Amino acid sequence: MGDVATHRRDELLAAAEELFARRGFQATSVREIADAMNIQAGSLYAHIETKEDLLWEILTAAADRFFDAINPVVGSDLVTIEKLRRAIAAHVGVITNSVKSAAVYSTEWRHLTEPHRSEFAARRDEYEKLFRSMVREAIREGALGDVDEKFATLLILSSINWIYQWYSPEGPMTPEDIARRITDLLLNGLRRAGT
Amino acid sequence: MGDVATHRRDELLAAAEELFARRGFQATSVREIADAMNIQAGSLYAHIETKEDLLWEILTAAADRFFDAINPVVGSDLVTIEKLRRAIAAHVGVITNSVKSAAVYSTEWRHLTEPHRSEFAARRDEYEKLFRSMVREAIREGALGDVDEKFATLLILSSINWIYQWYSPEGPMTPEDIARRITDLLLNGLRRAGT
DNA sequence: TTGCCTACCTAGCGCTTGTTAGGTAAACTT
DNA sequence: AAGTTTACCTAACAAGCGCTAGGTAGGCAA
Repeated sequence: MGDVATHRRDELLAAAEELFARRGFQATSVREIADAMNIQAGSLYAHIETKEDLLWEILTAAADRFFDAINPVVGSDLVTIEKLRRAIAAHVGVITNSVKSAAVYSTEWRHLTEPHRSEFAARRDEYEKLFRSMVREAIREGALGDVDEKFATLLILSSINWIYQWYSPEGPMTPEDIARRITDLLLNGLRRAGT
Repeated sequence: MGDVATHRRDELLAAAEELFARRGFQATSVREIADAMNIQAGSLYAHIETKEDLLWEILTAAADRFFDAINPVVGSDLVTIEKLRRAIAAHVGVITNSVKSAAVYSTEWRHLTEPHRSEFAARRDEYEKLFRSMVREAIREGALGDVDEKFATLLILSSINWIYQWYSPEGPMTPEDIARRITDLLLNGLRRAGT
């Protein structure tokens, strides 16, 4: 498979991703994906085996980016609270770098069938565990309050995951702004200090 | 339409809601909904005009419950920060009272077609505005810090909306527990006080 | 020049979809 | 008893779905 083929396949994945993010996997037909490529539906099968291949590749590529971003943070020697800050920033960076990818990652995985679905669930759990470990450690060190570690982890992840619903590169905030603000709000709270 | 018909229609909406929450609107066929009712697909049309009717009714019923819960809080004479606390608790109460309904409310609205889709978007915006007003007021009164009101509002709503993804009536936390914890975390932050 | 490969084409195929239309048993009303 | 209504039945219908198979133009290699 040469560069042209790889390029076309990337184009195909990008078209599929955009449509899956906007309409949902099930509501998107292979004919619509082919239309976006200016080819016929039958032609897609020169690049893929099944429609689900597209979803699987989009989801595993997104998962790879999340892990690639967070692993250096987890493996660093930073104090735990700073690790947590950096991990949030890394996650936000991945989301803002590809909002559509993040949207598909959050919402379309349930359309996977076995064995892909279990594999994806295992990866997502693994990723969540990385955050949960940092939270547990930060609680143990006294950097975080006496909060339920699972609850706190879910709060953090759900707060940063909704960013794909509103972030726009054209918006006023940079990804760094967003990461800093959301980390401050999560760690320090919305309340005015001293009240 | 008598009690029996109303009962059957409620049963139909409940079956549809359960399947839409678990599989998604598009991935759920009217045959599957009919199967859940022990009737044939064609029989559904004695109760509904179209498949979308089901989604529309589920979503508008959910929106009604959110507004019914929050309007008394908004119209009360409480200080704003206490209003916000109560509004969050009211929202959490609606979610925990019907997790499936909340799931459909959060994820399936995009399968609505016009004019339902615009109507739904308008209602959701109206609801968000109620929260945003309280946040703006709390910032103005100094109860909340110098945070972006839109950002803070989105943080609050997204944090409480993910509850449908993990809450179970069989779980260890009551809805009141959850509401208190999440409000504390959002207002006071995850960080240990004094650090 | 010939043969091979690739990325597309067309033309389906078998299946599923949402929905409709005519029918009917049972319950209810007159 | 007769007529009406309701909630279901069956049997489609038309459209769209994911995918396959045979074909081909163009590019490339021998």
